[in-house]
Amino acid sequence: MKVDVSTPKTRRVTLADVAAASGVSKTAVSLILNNRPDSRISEQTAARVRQTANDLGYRPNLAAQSLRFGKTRTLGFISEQVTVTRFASGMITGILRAAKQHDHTVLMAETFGEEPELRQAIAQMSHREVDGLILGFMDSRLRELPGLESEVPVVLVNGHDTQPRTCIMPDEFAAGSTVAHRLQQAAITRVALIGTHRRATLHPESYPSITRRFAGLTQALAAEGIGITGQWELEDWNPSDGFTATRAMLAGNQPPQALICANDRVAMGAYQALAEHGLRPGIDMPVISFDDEDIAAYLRPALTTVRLPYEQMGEKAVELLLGGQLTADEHLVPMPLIERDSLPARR
Amino acid sequence: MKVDVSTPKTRRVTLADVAAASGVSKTAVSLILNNRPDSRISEQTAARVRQTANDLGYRPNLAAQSLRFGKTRTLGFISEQVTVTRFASGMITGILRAAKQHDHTVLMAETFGEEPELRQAIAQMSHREVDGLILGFMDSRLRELPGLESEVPVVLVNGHDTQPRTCIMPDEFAAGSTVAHRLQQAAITRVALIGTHRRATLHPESYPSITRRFAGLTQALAAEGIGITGQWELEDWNPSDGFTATRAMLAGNQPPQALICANDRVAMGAYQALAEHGLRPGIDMPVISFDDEDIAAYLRPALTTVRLPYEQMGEKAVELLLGGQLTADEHLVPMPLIERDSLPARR
DNA sequence: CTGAAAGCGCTTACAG
DNA sequence: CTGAAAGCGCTTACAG
Repeated sequence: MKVDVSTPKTRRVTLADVAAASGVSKTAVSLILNNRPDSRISEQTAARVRQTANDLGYRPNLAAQSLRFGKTRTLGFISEQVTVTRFASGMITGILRAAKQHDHTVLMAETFGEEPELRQAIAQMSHREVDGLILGFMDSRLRELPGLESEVPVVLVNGHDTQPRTCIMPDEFAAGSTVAHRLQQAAITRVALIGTHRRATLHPESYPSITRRFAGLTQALAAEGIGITGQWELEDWNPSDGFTATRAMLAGNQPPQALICANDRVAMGAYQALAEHGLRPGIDMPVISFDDEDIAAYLRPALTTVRLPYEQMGEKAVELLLGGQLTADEHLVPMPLIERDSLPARR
Repeated sequence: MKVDVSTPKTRRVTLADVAAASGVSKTAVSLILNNRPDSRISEQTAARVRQTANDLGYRPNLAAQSLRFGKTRTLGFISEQVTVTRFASGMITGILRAAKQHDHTVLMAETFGEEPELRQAIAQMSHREVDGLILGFMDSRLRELPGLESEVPVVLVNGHDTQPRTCIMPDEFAAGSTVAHRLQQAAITRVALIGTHRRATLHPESYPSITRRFAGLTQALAAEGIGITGQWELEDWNPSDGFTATRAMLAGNQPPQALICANDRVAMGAYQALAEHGLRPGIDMPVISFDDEDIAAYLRPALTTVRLPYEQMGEKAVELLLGGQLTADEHLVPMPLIERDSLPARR
């Protein structure tokens, strides 16, 4: 079916058209449509002009407005990779929602963690004169950000620059107490930690999120009087790592009453190791975790976990960018507990 | 730390600045920088102008160019929901990559499947005069698309309109032969189908992808001489559905040699049911599936599956949009077999 | 071969 | 109270 569906551009209705159609000047139309209070045009004319504008389907040309104002009502979002986990997609959702509320649109770019790509994306967005730039990172490693000398306001999400910047982070430290408290409510007194993170342990300042997650956890567990039977260091946080570590833990002679997993993928591996060992996850061995990725809901029993609040972080970024004065503060966003079925009820 | 990091806008370098700095007219600078061949300016002057432009860090103002040309070098991508599965995020990656290659940027909006949101997003993007619009859908249900009377070229990804449109679909029918052929290579002669889709069975024309997936499958299985021991109809395609169906299948008396699962989530549920039944997925019971979501790689053994080529579909959309004449054709993108560990080797 | 001028669609300071 | 004019930064048809 060779139907040509590329429609030829029909000329758009302009301010001049509205002016002509309603028999007043462009100035008047502009004043009326923008509700300028200073110059009082008769309400009758105003109503008539508004009506014609509406009838004609007039929409101001944004390119013209941008040229006039030097503002584009556009925000840029640059992320490392959108396909991996909920990380970027969650931020996108939050950013889009908040941007829409403020009548802004958002431009996207992906860097795959490569510095030249980042630099190029920043240049491109500055070039398009976005009103603000949001940089999203998958892990919160401290890094030196290139190409940020431009004059556009910047907010970092889930990351830090070596320069002072506005940034938004999940409140990992508080998440630790959330978990410890929930465990206490289930009357659990001995837990195993599957696992810590090798590189983060070696360079804590480079991995603020991971470091805070475990600092919060150990401090809160102690405060709740919950003992740690052991903690397994992992190279990475994939199911296979969780599987191996949990297997090693089960081979030991210090059985815990529950497992705290570093993240949901680790928990998935832990489930597999428990099953292999004849232990029903969540029943014979309660499990709690961090992140709330998609798989958390798919697991059987569904996994109770503390959510990384990507959407809220994205929203917050927009609010800060559009809300006026930007200061080089770190903003913490709370991590909610997502209660599912892998933990005994509170008592 | 209250450092103000909102930098005041320093005036951008304009064409006029370059002209003044190099002692020629704006016309000349424009001609030179755009490599207009017609008017031959001395190569010496040209070089000097290019040099000053570079030194000054001149970048043409896009708003001005847009105003002049009525083109924005911007594409719009509207999707239902970006947080769910790889669906939208994969398309985004493909779209961004292709757009970058053509020196375009992309604007995003999310509709959550709501018609008013869709209508609004389309209006907003037309208003911003995107050069093309990509509409991405999560399931390929036939639907009536509102607000598309605008003059902007449109491509549908993973969906159809009641109007003739350019659209891009995965080649589900061919995927059926891919699966059947792979099974034949593993010397499998009897399979169970977990499961079909109730609504798709009732309204095949509304669910082209699902319908094609199973049509391709049954036809190819027959061609390869592989028998179907049974097929289980599912209300939905989540792990719990796969679990229930597989359990029912296992209770029957027609044991298959392999399972074909409707998608990876169904396969995840099948794994759980198999394990419960003391059967090792992939070893005692080979499994093959469709989609290649994240979980496919996490499962143990990792799942062999036929990938939904979202990235390629996104790329293709951009190519079509920017490649000139748009015709109301359906473009089929091949679905590659992702070989992992849930199927015996080929013989 | 090169420059002055007009115009894309808007807004606003300035006259009338 | 209302309109003509200038200008945002670019490109191109038109004179010189």
